[in-house]
Amino acid sequence: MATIKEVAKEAGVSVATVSRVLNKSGYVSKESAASVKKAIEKLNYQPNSVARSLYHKTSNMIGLIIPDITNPFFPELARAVEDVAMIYGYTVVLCNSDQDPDKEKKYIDLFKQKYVDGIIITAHGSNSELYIDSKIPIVALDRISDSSLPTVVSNNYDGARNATKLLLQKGAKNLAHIRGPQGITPADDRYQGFIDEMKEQHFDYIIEESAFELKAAEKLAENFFNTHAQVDGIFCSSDAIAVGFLKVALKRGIKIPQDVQIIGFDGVAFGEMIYPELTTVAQPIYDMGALATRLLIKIINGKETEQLKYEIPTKMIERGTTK
Amino acid sequence: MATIKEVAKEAGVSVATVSRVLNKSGYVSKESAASVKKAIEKLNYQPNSVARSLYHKTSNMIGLIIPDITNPFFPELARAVEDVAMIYGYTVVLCNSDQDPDKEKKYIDLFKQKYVDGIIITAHGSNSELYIDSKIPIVALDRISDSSLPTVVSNNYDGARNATKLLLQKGAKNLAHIRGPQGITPADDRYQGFIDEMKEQHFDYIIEESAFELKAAEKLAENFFNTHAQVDGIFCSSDAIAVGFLKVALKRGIKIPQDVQIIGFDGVAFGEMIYPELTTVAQPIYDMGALATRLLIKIINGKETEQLKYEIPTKMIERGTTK
DNA sequence: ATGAAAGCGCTAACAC
DNA sequence: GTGTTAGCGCTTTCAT
Repeated sequence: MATIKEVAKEAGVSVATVSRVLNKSGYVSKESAASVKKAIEKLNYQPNSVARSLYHKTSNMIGLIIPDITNPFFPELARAVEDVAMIYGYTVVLCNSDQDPDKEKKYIDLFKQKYVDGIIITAHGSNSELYIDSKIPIVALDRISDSSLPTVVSNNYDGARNATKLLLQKGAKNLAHIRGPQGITPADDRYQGFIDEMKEQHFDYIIEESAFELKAAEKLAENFFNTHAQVDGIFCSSDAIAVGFLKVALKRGIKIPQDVQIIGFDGVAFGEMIYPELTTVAQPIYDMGALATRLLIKIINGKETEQLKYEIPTKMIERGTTK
Repeated sequence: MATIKEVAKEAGVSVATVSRVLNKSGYVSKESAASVKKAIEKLNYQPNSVARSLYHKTSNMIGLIIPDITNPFFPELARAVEDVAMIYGYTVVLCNSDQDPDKEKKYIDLFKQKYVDGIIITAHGSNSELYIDSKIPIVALDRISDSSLPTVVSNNYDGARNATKLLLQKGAKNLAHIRGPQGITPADDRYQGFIDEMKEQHFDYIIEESAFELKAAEKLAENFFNTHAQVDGIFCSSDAIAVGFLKVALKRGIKIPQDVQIIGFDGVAFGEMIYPELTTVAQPIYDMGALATRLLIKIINGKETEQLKYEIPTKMIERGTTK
């Protein structure tokens, strides 16, 4: 890798001049510019971005902290972040936190040491002070909502009401909601949407709770179908849970959607890979990631965001698990 | 962020001494060490890794180039890379190449500018000179095999033979292989494994070709089942393809595995999310990622790897799509 | 219009 | 043992 010095020598000018043509700043004569360009070409010179970082205290990197890339919700998110980061000349550092506050803290320290320009984080907000104190631009995604950080979330409450409505409208009479873990904001909001809709329509309902995870859901489903034979409509708080219930139902010969209708939440890719395909309340995952990234870059550039909380509408996707 | 200078002043010593205690290099008296540590504590000092990078020409970052994190094969891989990178104090930069050589080149240039210490890449090897020339340590994963780069692959050929054997052994008489795109090494190897096994056993067979992608496979499957009613065993070159065929079969009321048995390849997570669960030739994805990362770090540290090509055995996982 | 030089934060000779 | 200083590659005043 050639350095700016070598380019300067090759071009017969000073490093300052080279720097000027590199950054299109200040005055530089046509002749100098030309010879510098030729030298750059000849030496195949590429500016060293570490040196730039040191001077500017920025790195053109953004840190992405997610619980686990292996969770089907996050690859699409990560892709969106990377795509728009790339467009604006940023590069993304991927971190799996496993929701572990220690890991999160460690990563944030790391980011500071590397002059990372900004952070996108998906985590529950228990320790949000950590992020706020850290001075570095941050936008939160999906799970944090109770803080003063700019946040992108989908409208979980409305999505849940819509799903509930759809189930009712499709003729289900005995509904159950399999909610996600208490204390996780999206799970709570979806739960609230479900019961508000049910109460408004004066229906009874069953509530069960499951982790956002296939195996747990399957286990729960085994019991569930034993004890709740009358249920004919299930609104699940995530696609993973829905797929768990669907699997168990299929295994038992329960006809989907004839006997039981199922709706998931998230709009994750594997909803289309199964048969019957999963009806779901889709979050615009890619769009959320892209928006979060654009917001972050805006903040990095010193601009204010118009809102603190961006709530994106969900979209009902009717597929094969509803009539 | 405090600097080493401030720490030095606070501790009443020179920056050199601070640097010495930071790096545990050279002599430093107990007293100095103590006061430096106190100062570090007090100022909450963390060394600036950009400055370190500039001096050392290393960054403790490794670049991970994959086609698309959204492809279910890669999240687990990325997770493995991140996990072991983390253990060794490295941080990972994620890049989606979409198999586009221009993007790959762009990323590699970026990496050089950032003093990225090494690269793990999954891509077809058409332009491997690019990487080899680049001087920076690289390990290739999965798809490249015809180059002089250290490479981690699974034993696609044997895996394919085993799958074929299993199908035959389970009583399938009319086999088809849905191969992946020609020219992609793993697809070619699996294809070869299939036909070698079939020829050895003197059976006829059908070959079709599909992209490694659900939609394409579904489309192909629609036709396939129209024209090949007699087929009772299908070995697919990837899980995505297998799932496509499974979906279409189920939709048509074909009984799986009674009428048709299906085996996929990859061992991707969603194989367990569907019903019936997919029988597949599993690649140890996580292990491959972890091994590649360890290898890379070894090379970064100037050691030689024992082999150039690490071929990891696959594992037959019998689930619900075979008898 | 251009060059000299200081400085970003750190490390490693080298001198004492 | 410890401090001084040059230098990693770049940007940007400040002279000229």
